[in-house]
Amino acid sequence: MPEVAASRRVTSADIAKDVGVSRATVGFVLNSTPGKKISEATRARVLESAARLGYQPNRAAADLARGRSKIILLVLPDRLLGPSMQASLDEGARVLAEAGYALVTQPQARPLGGIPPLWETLGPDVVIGWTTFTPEEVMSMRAAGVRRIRPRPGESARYDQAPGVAEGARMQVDHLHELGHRRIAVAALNDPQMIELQRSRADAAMQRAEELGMETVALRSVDHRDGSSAEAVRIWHDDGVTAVVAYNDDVAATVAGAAIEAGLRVPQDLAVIGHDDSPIASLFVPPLSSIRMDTVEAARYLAAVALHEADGRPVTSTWTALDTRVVARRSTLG
Amino acid sequence: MPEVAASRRVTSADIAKDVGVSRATVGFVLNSTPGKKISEATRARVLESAARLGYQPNRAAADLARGRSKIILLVLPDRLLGPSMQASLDEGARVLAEAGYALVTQPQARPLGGIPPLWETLGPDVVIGWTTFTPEEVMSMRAAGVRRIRPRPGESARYDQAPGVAEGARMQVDHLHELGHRRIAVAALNDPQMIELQRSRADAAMQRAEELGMETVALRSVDHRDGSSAEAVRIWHDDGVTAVVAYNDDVAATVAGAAIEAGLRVPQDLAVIGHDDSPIASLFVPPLSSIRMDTVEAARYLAAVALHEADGRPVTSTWTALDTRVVARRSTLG
DNA sequence: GCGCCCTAGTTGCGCGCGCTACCTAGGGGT
DNA sequence: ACCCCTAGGTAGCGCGCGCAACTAGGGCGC
Repeated sequence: MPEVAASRRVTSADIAKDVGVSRATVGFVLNSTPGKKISEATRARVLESAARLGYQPNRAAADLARGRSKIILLVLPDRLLGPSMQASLDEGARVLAEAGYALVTQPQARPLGGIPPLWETLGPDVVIGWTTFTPEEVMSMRAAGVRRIRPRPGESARYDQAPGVAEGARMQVDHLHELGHRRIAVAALNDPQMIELQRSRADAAMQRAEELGMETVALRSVDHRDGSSAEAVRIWHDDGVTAVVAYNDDVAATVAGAAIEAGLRVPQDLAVIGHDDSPIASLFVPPLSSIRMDTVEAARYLAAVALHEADGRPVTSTWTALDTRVVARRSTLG
Repeated sequence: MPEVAASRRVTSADIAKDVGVSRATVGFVLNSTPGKKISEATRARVLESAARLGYQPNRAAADLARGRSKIILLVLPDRLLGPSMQASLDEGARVLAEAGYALVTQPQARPLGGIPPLWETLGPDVVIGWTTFTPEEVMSMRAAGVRRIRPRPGESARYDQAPGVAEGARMQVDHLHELGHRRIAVAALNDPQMIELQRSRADAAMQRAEELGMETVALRSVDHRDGSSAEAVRIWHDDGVTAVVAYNDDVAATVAGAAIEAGLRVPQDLAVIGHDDSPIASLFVPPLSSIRMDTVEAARYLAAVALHEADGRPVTSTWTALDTRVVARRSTLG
């Protein structure tokens, strides 16, 4: 049974005293230090004592002595892939926790309003990003003592190369093309926080449309709170647009909603496809076609990269193998 | 201009050497230690040197010496209040960052699948919860060296007392009662991760209905992926239920969607009210009535509590003053 | 008996910072 | 001349742990 927690925390010295060995021996046992032989008998006594006394190593002291912390910071752009990604990350967090690492996720890539990035205040040992960081961000991390950064600075230059950005946008367009649409619009969101990501997705979509010989109309931002979505739908419809590529499922819902309110039929008068396959896509009436990425695999990959940086373990899967595909629903199929 | 970062990090000893004073003096200046007078001239030289050399204090060392970390962990139940809460917390994070604290939020209260709670691996100085923690959780925190826990163990016993739990559920029922509904159903979600919270909200709703002399039917869990929502809607409608209180907006959308697909009119044949006023509530067609809490004020309060625990600053606002109200939309108003 | 190696440990330093206790020069009151 | 006070510092310990360098105590070949 664990003893009543005294005012002072249990340190490794307490265990040493309790067992009757030196503090170093305790450390060797608890850390299973390679290259150190400790007899099975002693090892057992140390472990028993640690459990009985309720020993928890002092993070600050361990970090200081080791010269690095055990925090891994994961930076996701926007709320890319949203709730499903979060859930999938649990598995990665579990694996990392087993190795003694804490996984902290920062949902938005670029916090606004003068909030210092988490890596400055947390002191993570590793920062993993979905996309590449800007040179300023890298400098800030380095100054804050972050030793390992992934993707490596300059490894993959921009959002365009990150999985699920250009890929998903192209698939949206391909899907509409296959269904016979020849004149499409791209809908974005009025959010300064993710201009970059939106821009990249929109560019990829436009480019793909051009490759396929489709016509596109100018990018428009919609917001369900003002009249912009209703206006956009009216303009598009008058302009002969038959389908809309939306930045994400919220935008798709906004557009589809505005179309329905305007008396148009979705998808007969205006088809809509979203991105990320978030809950709203399947809950909306009609259900929204969307792009789904294999978040489980993505999370597994990110965890593997993190463990590689932290522990030196080999990375098994690869980024580019990520499965991305269209989830066709009634908002395009009718 | 900041110098090129050498291999070794800049320590306060480097500054001391650079300025020509002792390390203690550097510490006094950088921490503005109360009760220590340092001449303005020396202070300026230290600060200049720190900036020039790009000094960043070593968190681990500071934490060790201080005996406490500068991490504040915020535990939110479920994804209560979802994205809006997250956004509102930014302000709190900024204030805390100014005081040198890192705010880490853990979205779900009780992680599943053997993931150790973040407080074990992160070593936060303060843990703030939206609701009270279980005795086991408190013990686990204590063992992990967490010194300050809010709400204080035993301060407010259960979910029922947390703001936005019973309150919101009662308002949902009140709203339906005012609109003339007399026989209602309560819809939950099939998610083991938040049984407690759902149970509390459902209980509060049922109890309120009874107080108002309304009839209720048994609680049902719905899931849009199987046929359970369609079945629930059919049963409810056959049973004379005219309105549904949903655990959250996703559940409300599920129910409303199933009703529409079944050819019922929302709200004429079946009214639905959600909770949290998440994006889907306003994007759905018809837009869903919901419960909105003042997340800005909530976040401000949580930040104030955190700062109080960390810094000893007084707490100005109060928990109970939180503004919770119905956002009436077409899913109940018609 | 002697030198050698191997096992199972121990001693002790260093990590970088917070902070208490101490020191010193100069000034003013008596 | 003496003492005391204060501003403006300095010396150095302690935090708990990781780990390198060292060592006591055998077994073993020659």
